[in-house]
Amino acid sequence: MSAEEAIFQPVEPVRAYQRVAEQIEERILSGDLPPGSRLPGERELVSQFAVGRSTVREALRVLQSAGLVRSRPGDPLGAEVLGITPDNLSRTLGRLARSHLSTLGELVQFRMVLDAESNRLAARLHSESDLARMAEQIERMETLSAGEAGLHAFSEADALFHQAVAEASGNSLLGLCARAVHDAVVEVIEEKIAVAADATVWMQRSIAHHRQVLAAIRDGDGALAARLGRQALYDYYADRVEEGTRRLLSAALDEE
Amino acid sequence: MSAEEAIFQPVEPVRAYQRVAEQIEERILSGDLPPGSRLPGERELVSQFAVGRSTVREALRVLQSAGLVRSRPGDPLGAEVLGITPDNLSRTLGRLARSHLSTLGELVQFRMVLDAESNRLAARLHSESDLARMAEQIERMETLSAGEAGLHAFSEADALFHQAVAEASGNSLLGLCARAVHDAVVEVIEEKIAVAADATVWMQRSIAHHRQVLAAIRDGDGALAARLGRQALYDYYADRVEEGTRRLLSAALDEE
DNA sequence: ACCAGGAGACTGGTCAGACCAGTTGAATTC
DNA sequence: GAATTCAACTGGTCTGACCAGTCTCCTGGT
Repeated sequence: MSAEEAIFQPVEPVRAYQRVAEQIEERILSGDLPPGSRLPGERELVSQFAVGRSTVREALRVLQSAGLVRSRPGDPLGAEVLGITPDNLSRTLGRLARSHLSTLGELVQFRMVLDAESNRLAARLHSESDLARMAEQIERMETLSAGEAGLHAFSEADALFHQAVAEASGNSLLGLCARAVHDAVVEVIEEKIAVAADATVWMQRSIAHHRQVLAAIRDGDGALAARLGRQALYDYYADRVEEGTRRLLSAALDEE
Repeated sequence: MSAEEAIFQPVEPVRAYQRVAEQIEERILSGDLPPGSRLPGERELVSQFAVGRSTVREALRVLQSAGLVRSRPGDPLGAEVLGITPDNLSRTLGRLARSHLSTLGELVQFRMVLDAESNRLAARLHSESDLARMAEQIERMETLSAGEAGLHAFSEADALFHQAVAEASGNSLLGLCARAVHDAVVEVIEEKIAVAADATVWMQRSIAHHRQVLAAIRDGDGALAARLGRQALYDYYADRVEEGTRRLLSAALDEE
């Protein structure tokens, strides 16, 4: 044996609230407590776990900050079990982004990779209903750009389009991450996307872009779909990222 | 206006512990409280925030479960501020993976995408020191495979190699996510990687694979590096994922 | 018979005070 | 001077209390 193997693991103290949280989390993740179901009230949990209320509350706080449950004062049904949502992932990524640990350039580069691969896979694996959903979102964008609805609604349709693409790719994780990174980017730059003057032009260009992507996906041309996705992000963000990180975007731009 | 815009936002109650947690988080993320620094003791926070101790503790619990601080009983210096670590991202992704919301196939497919793009970017952007670090890890793998060290140490070197690649790509996020997904995969399948008999063969093959990747990156051949990364994951996992999701891997396999 | 309104029994959010076990560092002892 | 002891902390937990909501159900008026 090259190195003396330690037989015993260092034992670290396990807090009471941790064990409570773990038990509940286990039940949730195992499907025992499906989304929408209710936890017992805090006082009931107190007696079931045989701990103090503060302990139970700290455990619930942990679960709540993990997005697993939600509680509402006065609710006689107890805390509500939530499905796993990407919100928490967004927040985590957002923190990562804020803490200079990753730059805006990195975020955008990451999005370029995710969107491009999402598109590529969607081109290969899409079903008819996927295509229909994408087309539907594009139509919604048109309606919204014609009316005077806010940019916010337009962005929402945009996001839904990308979600449809991600679902078509068969990989919800891709979509979730892309969405989370998108949110993180929005949080980093305040993204007053464009002043009202440019808004119309921008929306038109965006719609045209999405049409191209949809066409490429429909044709099964993954390479084109991927390139389109990358290029759009590059065009939009290239002159907004930090000076030093533009090379990241360029590198992510061309396929080879 | 096509739809009546609501002028007022719905106001949701903000809990006291939330505001406490937000204030502290803000100070940490803004760099005001750098990693390694200490928070005041709980009783001190109680008087600064003018709330009860349970409120302060619930706030600290939230921050702790977000990986921002760590506290130790009896520590007269107060809770320690941690840097942003990818651990939390791993846990979040792990939960996502466990909650049938994403399958093993999706996880592996995601890894294929991340690793491949990581390799491709590294081929384009690497520096000499990056290459040196990768080579170093490969050497370590050789040493470990020769000796009788556990597979665990070998895997660690493997992970460090991938981390070096990710750093070379200039995008720490890619590496972080790849690592998180890797951990999630490990958690899902118990990954008794291979029985001792196969271990040696497997390690040799793994080393050969990493050599190829390193060579491709050194040559700046991004396409090859990407293909190698994808192929290795496919070979390893193709017959371990659920029956229905193998097509995901195949789809992610070929570039076009 | 029906519905509005109110009383009461809950809920979660917060606070105050207490105790315990563990850590620390200075005072004490050898 | 080095080892030991001790007192003053710390965070972790428990208890019991109060508040402001929310729900249920019962009541009283129409």
